[in-house]
Parts: sequence; C-alpha cells; structure tokens
Amino acid sequence: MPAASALAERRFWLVKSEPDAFSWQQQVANGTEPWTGVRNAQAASFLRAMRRGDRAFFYHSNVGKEIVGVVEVAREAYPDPTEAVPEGRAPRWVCTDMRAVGPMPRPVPLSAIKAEPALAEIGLIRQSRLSVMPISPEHWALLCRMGGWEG
DNA sequence: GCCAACGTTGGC
DNA sequence: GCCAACGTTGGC
Repeated sequence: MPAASALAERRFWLVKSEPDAFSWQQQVANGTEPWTGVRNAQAASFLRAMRRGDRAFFYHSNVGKEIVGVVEVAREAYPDPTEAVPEGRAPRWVCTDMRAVGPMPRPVPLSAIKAEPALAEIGLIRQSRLSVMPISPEHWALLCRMGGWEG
C-alpha cells in the first residue's frame, strides 16, 4: 500500500540511554547504531514490536534526564550480538538498528514532562525503570510541540 | 549517597 | 509455588 497507509501505521516509542554509556552525540556521530543491551522481557517485547520507519524519542537517563533527539527504526529486531549465549541455549535478547533523525530543538526535561498533566500516564513516569516503551500518537505530538520538533 | 521500584535467584 | 534476599535502574 502507498505511503499514507504506512504513515498511518507508524508507531512511536521512547528509548533510554545513559549518556555515560551511549549518548545522543555518539548516535549522531555514528548515524545508524544497533540498540543493544536490553535485558528486560517487557522492553524486549517492545523492541520486537518495532517496525522499520517507526520513530522513537532518545532520552538521556541519569545524566541530563531529558529527551534529546529523535531516531528511526532502520532494522527490525534481530539477535543482540552483545548477549553471551550459554552453551546449548537459544539466544534470548534482541536489538534493533536505530538511525539518528535529528536533535530536539529544545530538549524536553523530565521535570517538564512531570509538570504536564496530559502526560501523567506516560510510561516514563509510571514505570521509571523501563528502558523501551511505546508512546501514543497524542503524547508523541505533544512532546514534539514541547520540544519544538517539526516532524 | 539514598531509596523506591521491581526483576531475579535460590532455599524451602 | 512462595518468599526473602539481593542486584539493578534511575530519580532525587
């Protein structure tokens, strides 16, 4: 089907990274980068649900605590090469490839997200430890407005 | 540095 | 299968 249908089906996500481990600046420098290291069953199931062309906010956890950019799913889930698979066992974890799309003109801090009543139900707040989560189209649009993102 | 949330592990 | 102990994440 044409692009309109693919666009309508595009889903939105938020992925977290500690900038000390892997930062937005590194993502930009590398262009496309495997999103590895997810070791949580719920987060992994969200990675598996990602489709090529889906977009995600890139959030800096611990240091910064703000949405700093937008990435796009460039390759759907495949076995995470950083997993140490025990002898005779099947690989368990997956990664996706993420491509940097662009920086948020105004990074959106966690404090601003918490201060916005319309975002009270967002996974980032309700389940603070989850590192990969879906974002509803409405929340995506609102966060884009808050960050000055014209996408 | 502390603590809440929560996932995992292991004894029973 | 239950649950205490422990480890990790991530905000404060």
